[in-house]
Amino acid sequence: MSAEISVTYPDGRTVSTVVGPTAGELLRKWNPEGFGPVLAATWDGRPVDLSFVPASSGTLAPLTFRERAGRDILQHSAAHLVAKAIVERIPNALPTAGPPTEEGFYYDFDVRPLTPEDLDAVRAAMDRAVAEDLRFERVEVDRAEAARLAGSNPHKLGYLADIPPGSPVSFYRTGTFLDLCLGPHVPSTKWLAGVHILGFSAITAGGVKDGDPRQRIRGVGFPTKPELAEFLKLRAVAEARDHRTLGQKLELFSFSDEAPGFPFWHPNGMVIVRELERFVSEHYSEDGYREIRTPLMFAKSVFERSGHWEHYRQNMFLTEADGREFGWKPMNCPGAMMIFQSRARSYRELPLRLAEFAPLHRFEPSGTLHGLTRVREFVQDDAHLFVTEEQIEGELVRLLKWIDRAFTTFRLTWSYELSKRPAQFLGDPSEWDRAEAVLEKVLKGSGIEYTTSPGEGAFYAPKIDIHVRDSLGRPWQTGTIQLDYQMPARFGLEYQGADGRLHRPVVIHRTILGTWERFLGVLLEHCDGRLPPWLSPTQVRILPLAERHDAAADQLAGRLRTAHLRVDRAGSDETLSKRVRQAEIDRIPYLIVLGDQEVANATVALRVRGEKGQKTLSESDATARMVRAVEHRSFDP
RNA sequence: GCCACUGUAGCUCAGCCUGGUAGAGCGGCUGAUUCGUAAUCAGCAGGUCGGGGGUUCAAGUCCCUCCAGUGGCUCCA
Repeated sequence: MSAEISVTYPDGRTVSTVVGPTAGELLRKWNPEGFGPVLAATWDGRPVDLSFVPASSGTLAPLTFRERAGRDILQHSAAHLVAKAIVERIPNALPTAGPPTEEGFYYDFDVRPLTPEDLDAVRAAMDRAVAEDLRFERVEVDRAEAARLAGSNPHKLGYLADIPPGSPVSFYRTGTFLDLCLGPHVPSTKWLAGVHILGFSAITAGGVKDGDPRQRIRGVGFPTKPELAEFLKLRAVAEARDHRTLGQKLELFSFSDEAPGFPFWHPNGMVIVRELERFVSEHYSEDGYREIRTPLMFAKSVFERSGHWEHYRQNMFLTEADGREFGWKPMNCPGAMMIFQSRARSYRELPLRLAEFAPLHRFEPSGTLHGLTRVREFVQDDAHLFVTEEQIEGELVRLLKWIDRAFTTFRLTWSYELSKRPAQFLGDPSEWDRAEAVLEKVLKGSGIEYTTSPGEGAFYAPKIDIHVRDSLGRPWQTGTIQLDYQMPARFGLEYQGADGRLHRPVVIHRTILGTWERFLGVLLEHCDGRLPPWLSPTQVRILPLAERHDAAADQLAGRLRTAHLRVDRAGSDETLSKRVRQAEIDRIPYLIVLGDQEVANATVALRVRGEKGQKTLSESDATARMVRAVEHRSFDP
């Protein structure tokens, strides 16, 4: 009965013990001081409950919130608590699945549409359950018993059928609530005091378009209430940074009911767009790009040739003229192909880098529109590189360098994703394999970390996508680099090689910042509207202390404009404090106060955004400082 | 596009549950104040309550519908 086993701990210590103590008891004995809240354990690397009783020799380690597996266990236990609460309120609700996610957890239910009142009731029921400190009790049963327990829930019976024969079937009991579940779980509901319901929404089963309707409750869990409070605080701060709010406050852009998804760029916003365009254009001149402009719409035949008609039409705005069908271009590639094709080309012209800043139109489903980050009309920093097979790698390496420089300028962090051949694709799989291999080789050769997404490529090419995150941590795709063998073939592109024969170029489609719209949306949230001086619509605001300083302020404004700074001048009939406050709210990088002292000494009192107080310096020193920050495109003023 | 929720002054919101024909703060305008680094005082203007339809003696308020927005789902730069 009292068989001896040996237990090995993470620090390498091994102890002998009789069979009987639980994982939790063994861990306490090993490290009585504890390591903060232990949620569960791993036994031979496999997650188990703290109530698990080791019956043979093995290794035992604690799982805390710091480990992803531990964190997931807490989230999943929280999901059980939500299910318990829902079933208590709506007895005929059928729980389906409730996994942990990147952010927290959710649980999907087959149930009538939920209401905000339901959510209040769920929150209250969860608080009660936490106060009652109910155990998560593991119940292992045989198949027949499992089928009986899952009983009235066809979804659970479905999951049961998916469990391989011979594998143990377990349920977890929390109070009166019983759920089919692999586990493990936290020991009891006391561990779930830091759980918060984020919201609910309707979804469709399996995430597919025509799936059965389900109700999803989303939440997030932390080991303690203070940690939850910290999370909620950060979240509130992030929400206050929403680019849609900032765009309105700073008068950058707006939208109208009568043009859903189409941004209106106000004067302040337009300054930023033009500066971004100038930033990119300067790089283009340095890096051998030529700029083009091609039609905003084409006859259907062009899109039939490019493949858009077959693969992208549902995302295009269509129109009709002269009895012919036209489409608004969703991408610039067809126009670029047609310019390449317009005359015979020599290998001496390659790589031919054609850039285009043209408005593109995509018919995005209404439910997907979101501020500036998902719109129906936008402009990309787009270019098409026509290259020989040998030039591909060199061009890609140049692009990766530009990405580094560009995103560093904005102090953004970004990540790479390699997207491979989708289900619907043009051309020959072997060409896709070749293109994918080249992209992979360049990424690896540059020592870049990236994720791989099979099936996520564009219909005409595999791609390297660039993602940045917004203030709520939601990732957004900005740039994309696509290696395309299809479009040149479909447009019959050719150049004459040194060998005198005709060859087909390869096309690299690339946009780096992505679209001005999405990029600016993310950037605004990133910096809370405190744009670097070179992008600020107003770079300097002059505050005359009193009316008698108005004339001097106007003259200074004129001189600063001559130095190519964007300047405005506040009126003098409000208090200085109020005008300084307004300038801070307007996120103006530089404030200059002019009073008797400054006028008398030809100095200015310069207040720099983000710095406390102000300093008095000569007008020329102040001007030089501001001009330098703007010209160097410094991130901070 | 799907589901739920929301739509009141330029902005943020109260009023809606329990129908009796609109309210605050900020902003704007006017006047006073001329001030030394995050909100000076007073007055005035501003809304056919998202559009349409219905119920009712009476609709911002209740019902239907369309549009838009928000949160998710799917999709995507």
